[in-house]
Amino acid sequence: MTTPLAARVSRFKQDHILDAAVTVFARKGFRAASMRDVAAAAGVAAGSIYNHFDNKAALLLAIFDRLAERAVEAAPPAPLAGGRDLLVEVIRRPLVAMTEEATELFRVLLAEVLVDPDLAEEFRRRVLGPMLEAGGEVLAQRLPERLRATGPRLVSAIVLGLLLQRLLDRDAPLPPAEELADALLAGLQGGTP
Amino acid sequence: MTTPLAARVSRFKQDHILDAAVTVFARKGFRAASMRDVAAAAGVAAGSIYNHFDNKAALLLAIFDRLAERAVEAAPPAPLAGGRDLLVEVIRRPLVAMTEEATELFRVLLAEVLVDPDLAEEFRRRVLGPMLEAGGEVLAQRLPERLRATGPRLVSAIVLGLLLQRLLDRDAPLPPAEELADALLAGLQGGTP
Amino acid sequence: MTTPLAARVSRFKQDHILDAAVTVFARKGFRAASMRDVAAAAGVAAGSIYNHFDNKAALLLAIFDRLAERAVEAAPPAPLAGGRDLLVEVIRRPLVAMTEEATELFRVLLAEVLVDPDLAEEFRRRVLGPMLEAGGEVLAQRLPERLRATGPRLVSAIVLGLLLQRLLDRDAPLPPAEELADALLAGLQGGTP
Amino acid sequence: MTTPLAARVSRFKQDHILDAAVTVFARKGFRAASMRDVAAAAGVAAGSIYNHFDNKAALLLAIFDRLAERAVEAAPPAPLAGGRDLLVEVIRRPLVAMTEEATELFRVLLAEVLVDPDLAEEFRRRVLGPMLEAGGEVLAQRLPERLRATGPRLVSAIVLGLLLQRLLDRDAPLPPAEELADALLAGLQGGTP
DNA sequence: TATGAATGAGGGTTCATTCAT
DNA sequence: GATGAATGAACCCTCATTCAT
Repeated sequence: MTTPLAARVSRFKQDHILDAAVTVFARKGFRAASMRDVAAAAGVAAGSIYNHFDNKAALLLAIFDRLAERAVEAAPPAPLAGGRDLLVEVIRRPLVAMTEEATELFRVLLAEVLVDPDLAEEFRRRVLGPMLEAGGEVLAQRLPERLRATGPRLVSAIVLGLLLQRLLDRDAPLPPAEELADALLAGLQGGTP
Repeated sequence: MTTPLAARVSRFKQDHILDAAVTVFARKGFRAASMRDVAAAAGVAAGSIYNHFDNKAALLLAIFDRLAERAVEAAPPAPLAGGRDLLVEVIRRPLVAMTEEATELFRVLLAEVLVDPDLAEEFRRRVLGPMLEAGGEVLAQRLPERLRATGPRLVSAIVLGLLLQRLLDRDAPLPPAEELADALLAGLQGGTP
Repeated sequence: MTTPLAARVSRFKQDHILDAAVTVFARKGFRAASMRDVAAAAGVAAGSIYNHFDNKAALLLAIFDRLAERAVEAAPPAPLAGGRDLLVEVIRRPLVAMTEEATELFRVLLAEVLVDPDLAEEFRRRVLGPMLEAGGEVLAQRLPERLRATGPRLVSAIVLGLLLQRLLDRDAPLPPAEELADALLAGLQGGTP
Repeated sequence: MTTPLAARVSRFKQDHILDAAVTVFARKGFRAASMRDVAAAAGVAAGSIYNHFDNKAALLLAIFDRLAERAVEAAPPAPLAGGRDLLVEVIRRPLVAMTEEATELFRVLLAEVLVDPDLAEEFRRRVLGPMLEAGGEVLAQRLPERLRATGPRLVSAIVLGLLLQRLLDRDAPLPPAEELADALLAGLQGGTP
């Protein structure tokens, strides 16, 4: 079932524009970037974008979709080791998946999403969910029934928090996941009466 | 020659405008809200804001300070118990300090800060620092030398992450801090080989 | 891919807007005239001007160029006669080149230029130079070595002064250049002991 | 006939504000300077200026008056020498009377006056007339009947032109008046067939 | 489908002037 | 008289979007 040529070309151009949008948004932020900026980066005329996307917001939604796609593609093989290694992996994986540009993109999407509830819903469903839940589920299975609902939230909180720290202070590199896991284990166990 | 009375009145009006700014920014976001919006909400002419604040960004900075102030005010007396109770408290405190309004404010500031590196620096220094560091220090002291630097970052990551979760899903209330602490302890201890 | 036709149309519209700017600036002055005024005079939306000119100052610079162009175009063939006729011609030429509109334009540019040093530099280079220097050079060649540097400045001072007189008193027409030349010759020669 | 004290104080403050206005206008230009700037320079509140002057334009008119006053005060003893010395003096006097600040003030007034015909009338009558006409009259008397009307205009044109040159190029110092006079005499006489 | 000029509402900010204190 | 906050119109400019070519 071959797509007609025209349709394929169109899809290709869409992707090209979206690439440009990602780059531009990551660099300047969504609000601050103008459609002209995007058009320039894509090497097309300003008006041409509207042949492929309804409006500026549609670019954002399309980026969500792409991100979701990529997240699924990049889904790493489930690590099933237990104990410390599991923890290390659950923390490390979402973080290393974030390339430089992906991080900047994440920053920008997050900034936009915080301020637009409808967008936030999409974001949780399409981007955050796939990115975080896997690790949480794994951890949850080790918890007693009563705490099983809390586990995923806890893990995603840790990962989200680490991401956010990096976003707020570009220069402060993440501590290695091993150290984090060790601190978690040591600190908390030691804390038990 | 400003009389003390006039000074107090002026301070009062500044606060009034800042209240309006908080409301408007929380509702529409910083970028999307116009100075005219703020003026209208304050019941004041557009130009009048500039009698009290240098520019739009100055409103944001003033809000930083107010948030930091409130956070300190609302900070409950430091609990010095050990073990699980300490963990519970370290997690809970920054979260309960966030009233409904403070949360909305935090959302908006965060959105703006993510996208403006200079602002981010101020934000870390004035708001995040006071809000998070205390808990981290307490925890850090329980860790072995090697991990002491990592402790504060870990705790602030957890708290930040929980906050962010709430910001991204207004309706999903936080799990009680006890449950989080228990999950942490149980999950992680259980995870140890 | 701009077609030659489109380019010509664009150039035409630019000229049209510049015409409007000249009219409006000449009537109200540069500072006092708003971009909206110019747009209205051009029969164009306010924002459209920015499709052709970077900003308000760019309008001014474009007017400089146009004035310089016109001055050169209007420059009559260089007269090489000596004595009184030379003097008459050196004085008369820059003045007759100033049409009614050019004069009003000159007034406005001068007013702006007086107050903006950077603009003044451009003005000297692009407008004043071409307009005045020719005459000065011719005169200078007749002077003894020692005074040769002073000649051009003197001639341009006379012409500038006459222009300024006209600008300050729209109704007082210039005395004919012949009379001026005669007064110069007679008055000064007669003055020699 | 002693002026009541209150009136003298008021006059004094007016003068003080006017001093400030002169300084500020000379430095920033009339349009660019705000009433606040003037108030600040005078060390009074913005509103206070309106107790002494109707509006911003009134400051300008008051400066005209002051300038006229000073011009009369500074009126140098009439030089009655003939020939070259007369010419030198006629050119030199108005120029040396221009101090640094007076020059900047002149620049600003001129810029404003060029663009406002009513102001121009005042300017000619009150400032330019007293400043220039004296020299012109002296020269005119040496001319034959037919050219007597042209003489004053010619002299004032030369002086105005020299002033304008200086205004347009702050760095280019005036050639000495002697050189100018010599160039005039030599160049023109030499030019006669 | 691609173009890019045209649109016009809306942005932040300034400022001469007023007026209650 | 002196003050300085309040006013609100006006400023220059940006930008998402439209549409004739």
